[in-house]
Amino acid sequence: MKKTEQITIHDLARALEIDSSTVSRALNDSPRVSAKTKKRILDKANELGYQRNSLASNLRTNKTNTIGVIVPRISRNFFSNVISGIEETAYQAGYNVVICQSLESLDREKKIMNSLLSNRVDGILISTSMETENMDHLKPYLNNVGPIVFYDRPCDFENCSSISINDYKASFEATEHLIANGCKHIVYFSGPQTVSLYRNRKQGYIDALKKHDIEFNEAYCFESMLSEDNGIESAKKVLKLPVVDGVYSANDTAAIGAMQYFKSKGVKVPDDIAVVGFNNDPISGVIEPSLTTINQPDFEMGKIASSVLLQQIKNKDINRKKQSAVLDIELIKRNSSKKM
Amino acid sequence: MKKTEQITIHDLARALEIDSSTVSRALNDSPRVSAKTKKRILDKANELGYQRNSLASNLRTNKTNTIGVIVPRISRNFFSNVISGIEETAYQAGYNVVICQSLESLDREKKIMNSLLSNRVDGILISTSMETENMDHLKPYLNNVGPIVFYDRPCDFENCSSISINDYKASFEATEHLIANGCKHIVYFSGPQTVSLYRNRKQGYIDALKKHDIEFNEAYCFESMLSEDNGIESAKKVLKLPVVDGVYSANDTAAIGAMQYFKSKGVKVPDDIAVVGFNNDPISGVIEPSLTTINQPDFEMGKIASSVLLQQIKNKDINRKKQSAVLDIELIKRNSSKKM
DNA sequence: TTTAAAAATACAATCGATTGTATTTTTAAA
DNA sequence: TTTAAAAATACAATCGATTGTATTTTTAAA
Repeated sequence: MKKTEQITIHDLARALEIDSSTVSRALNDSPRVSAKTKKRILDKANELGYQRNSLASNLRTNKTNTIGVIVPRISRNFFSNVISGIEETAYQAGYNVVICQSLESLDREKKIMNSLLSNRVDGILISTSMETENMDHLKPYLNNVGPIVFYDRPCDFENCSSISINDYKASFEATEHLIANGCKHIVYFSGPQTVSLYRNRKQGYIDALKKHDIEFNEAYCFESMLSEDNGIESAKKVLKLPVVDGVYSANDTAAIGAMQYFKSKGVKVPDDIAVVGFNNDPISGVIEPSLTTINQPDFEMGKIASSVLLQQIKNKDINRKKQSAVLDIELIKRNSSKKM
Repeated sequence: MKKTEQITIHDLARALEIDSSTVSRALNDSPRVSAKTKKRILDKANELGYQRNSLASNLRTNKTNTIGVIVPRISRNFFSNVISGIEETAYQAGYNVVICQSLESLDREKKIMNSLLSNRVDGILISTSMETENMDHLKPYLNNVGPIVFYDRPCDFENCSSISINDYKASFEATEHLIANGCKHIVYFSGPQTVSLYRNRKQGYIDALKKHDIEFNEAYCFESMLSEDNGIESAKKVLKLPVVDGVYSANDTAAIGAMQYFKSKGVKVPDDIAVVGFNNDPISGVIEPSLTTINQPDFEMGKIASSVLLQQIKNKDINRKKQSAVLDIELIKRNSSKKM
């Protein structure tokens, strides 16, 4: 195996004694080249093993046909489904997708933004990290290159669109469901309040309590990154509180950590403590008792976010309009919240 | 927000009345530029909001500082851990990582190869799709651009390295474990035999049976893509067989589908049928009974694959030597295989 | 102060495509 | 057959960097 010299359009042009501009047009199937010449060029390209160099093309056209996706963590089921939706729409439109994970780190998010900027991707879809408080690091890209659309974790920034669910309402429903099942002392596992999504979920919880005349108690809210270990930690704290008959967690991962801990301590779910999660991870249907949770239209969210972004890329209006969308969720009632 | 004109090194050069080559060298911190000039240039770059264009740079240097990773499915825990390992090593070495999922489709794998080739990534890490039977679609990249390293699903192709586990041995151990727990009629859930990894796993199963004087029966092997639904399908077939006291599945996903089905039919795991999976997915520790499985050093596999690839990228030897590695696995004994 | 060596900077070509304009060739109407 | 219009092709500049070589400036030894 030896590394051959790269064949360029100029090599093809020379071999056929025609101009490289004609070769370029032929390879792009331009109507300005005759069918006969196109065939000669294509044949020669195959013969010599020509491989187009997108770097050169992208540089010249100032277009990469690529969108960047920044995701906190690809291993989360919710996010991998969103990505599938994004890819489906993007590939159909002839775009490549570059997936980057921030691992919930602002520092990595900044580095990723930098790399996507210097590589001039045509647009970016982002669900910001839990550490991200302001969006200054998005400005250089937004001002110099292309549109950004937020998904999952919405954000009111410049005139960027957000595709998300109504976290407030979902949270309200989840909490009300626990109350309807007889819970009066509900602990809430919250995500970082830097993220608006988690602020909204918390407010939904608070307002649902309020509606049913249950006093809100900050001591019943545990804020964490919602990992499984965080869930275990929070569960320990729960068992130290005087009376708790319900736990509502802002994601399934932490809910499942807690359930495992409760199980190990002989605390019965749902009879002693009912549990509701968020995200409908596959694991939520397998754990015993099965976990009541909120299902989000993840795949659809990806598709919509992607198509809004592509629209904004095509339509190079300097003043992009917001095209935000709020998708519907569904409360999946399972056994972890069914008292008696 | 208005899209400003892109600032280039030529704009900086003009503004400072120096040559663009000096600007370029300054931005790359070349020793050929005086400290004073460097500072002037950097200040001006900040002032004008200069953003380097990697397309131009990569085109000129014929180097992208990017590696491509082709993964069958990012949502599988095993693969997302491998990716984390890859990213860790690559980022430390100053490389970007482009993640692409084939979704086990050869067609998509080909398209991805094409895109990575035309974008001239410096090297590729690949776990081939279940549909991939021959590697012809890897040749253009290998011949014209850079090295390819296989991970997870090894392959003897040209002089590409493979980083994998000893699937034969792992499978042998898993099967022997079931036998040690009293199983005599073990069904095997296999992946597609197009993939050498699944061929090796099957052989490990067969040889373990042989060693313990259990007759191998092809009718006890169900081949599928090993999705959860495939697991359920296979479980249905298992219950139609005369005597089965053990199931060994080539991945956890299918094993869990089967366990859920057994549960719904009142078949007790492990007492009626013991189950062993493969991959140590998080869900395997949560399901009841907890699932005995094979743990692979996924994160480490990613790190090693990545570092082997980076070495081969640096060392542009035309004749790359194989630097394959076989990593150790661990049988995680849990409750799904503990008879009595 | 002169001058050779070293340091700093400028010149010019280049990476591999694309594209507006100019020129040549072909077509078809007169 | 002539000729204007249409089709096909060629010319030349360009995208934004990098880099080998040439030139200028600075440094320091004589």
